[in-house]
Amino acid sequence: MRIIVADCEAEYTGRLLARLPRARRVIMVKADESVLIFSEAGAYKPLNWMAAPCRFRETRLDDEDQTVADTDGEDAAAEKSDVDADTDQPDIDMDADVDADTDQPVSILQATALKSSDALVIRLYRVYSDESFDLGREPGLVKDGVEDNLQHLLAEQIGRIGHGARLVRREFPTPVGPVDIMAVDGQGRHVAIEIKRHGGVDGVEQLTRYVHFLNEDSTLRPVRGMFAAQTITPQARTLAASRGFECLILDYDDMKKEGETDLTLF
Amino acid sequence: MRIIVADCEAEYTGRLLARLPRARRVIMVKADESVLIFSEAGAYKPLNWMAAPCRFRETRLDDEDQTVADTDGEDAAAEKSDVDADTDQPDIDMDADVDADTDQPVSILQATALKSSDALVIRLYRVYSDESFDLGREPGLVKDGVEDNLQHLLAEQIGRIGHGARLVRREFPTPVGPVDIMAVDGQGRHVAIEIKRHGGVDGVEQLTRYVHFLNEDSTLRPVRGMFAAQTITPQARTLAASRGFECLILDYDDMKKEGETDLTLF
DNA sequence: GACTTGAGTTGGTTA
DNA sequence: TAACCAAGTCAAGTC
Repeated sequence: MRIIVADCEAEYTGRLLARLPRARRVIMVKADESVLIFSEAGAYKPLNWMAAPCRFRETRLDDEDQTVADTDGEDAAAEKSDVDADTDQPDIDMDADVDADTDQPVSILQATALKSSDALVIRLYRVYSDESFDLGREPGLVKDGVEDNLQHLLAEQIGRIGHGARLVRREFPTPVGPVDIMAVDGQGRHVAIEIKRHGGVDGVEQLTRYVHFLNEDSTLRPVRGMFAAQTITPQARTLAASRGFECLILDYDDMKKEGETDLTLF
Repeated sequence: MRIIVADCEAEYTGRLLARLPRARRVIMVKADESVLIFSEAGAYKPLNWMAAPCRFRETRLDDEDQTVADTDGEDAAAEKSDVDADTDQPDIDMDADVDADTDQPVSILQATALKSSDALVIRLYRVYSDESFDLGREPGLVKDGVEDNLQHLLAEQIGRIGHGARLVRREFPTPVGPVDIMAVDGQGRHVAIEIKRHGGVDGVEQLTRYVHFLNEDSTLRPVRGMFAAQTITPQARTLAASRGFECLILDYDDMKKEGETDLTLF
């Protein structure tokens, strides 16, 4: 991971053109040669970037002889220093009085996609910091509490949709994608359940497609639709009602607790 | 913008739990106190983060007296150095032989959301670099959008939907939003066209809503639906067929070429 | 400010 | 590998 702080311009050409006027920004070059450009503004999305797989190339213009540093794929890591910072740039007097609009870039970074003509060109005018670090392998993120969890929990606690209900299967296949949960209610009718964390109209649309197709299957007909979520927007509620679907609010903490209780029974 | 390179653990609690085991990573703290955690892996999305508005708090444990550095909102920028790097950490011998699993963190970073109970806690075990930079104002990204080009091009080359077709208008209004293109085919029937770069089932749903409303207008009825995209997924194809819509694959390069040729005629 | 829609989406799972 | 779907999506535009 190389981290550069510099005054720069950037231009991305690919599916669109995206230009960044000259300003001070942070540039990250990852081990796979992908490049991200950040500013203080915005959320986690960089202003501009080049996704891997790509080729990264640097052309330095501040030496008497132009030098080209070109890291090539697998050798890139080897060329980087280990943990200790490897500061390439000497101190630069950022207060020097230089015409910001007419001076020349000291370095040009180019990242070009391997499988398309996408290109990101960054012109560096002043480099305030340029350090490389070997971060090593990322052990990975462990997540808990996403829709998948809700699905598993409701499948285990299918009684929450009504007394006497039993699970048919999760991810019940249809021609337009799998229904989150298929169950049978106390009266023996099939129930197709669409689960969302936050239920909006699109989720109701999704459920509508599923129920439509399922009701064309004479072995399943009639199929009830149920929209289950931790929160459901008023619009989704209205739409669900107009389609004849029931709504079910899921209490995640409660379900989680019950899930843990179930486990302790064995 | 503060950039920290450190061995760290992190845990996000909020809409979900997301835990990062101890590893070397890059931590960015922006001027608005939002926090991003990166590794070499992945694309531009950080492994974990806290979005603004939030409060950032640091507790240092490596001094004899615990010191708490607490930057509070508007004063945050003032406490940060100007451009020159402000390295808080002395050199650390990263090769020192320390039991990685039992030693204590040297610092704890906490970012808590102001309008929810979301919290991101980062425990730093070794700090390899810790520098702050004032990036100043971001002038902003300039995008030369090229993507509704498909819409413009198909409007100009409306014959692609069938011989004798003519354009009624782009962005034809309906109560549920504008249809990308309204046209009339060789037999005088109206054709509502939904355009996507990559056609999925949601696009077909969109088209369904439009056609449903348009067919309630006796001056337009009957309205054909057409789903046009550079690529269309099999499920979208199935759904479109079941709704009686035609699919049209758009060859962007070909359309672009024809568009340029048209221009040279004048 | 809430909602809708698209994104150079990114990321994960399954057929 | 391709397709589909969810995301702590983000971001822009509209109502």
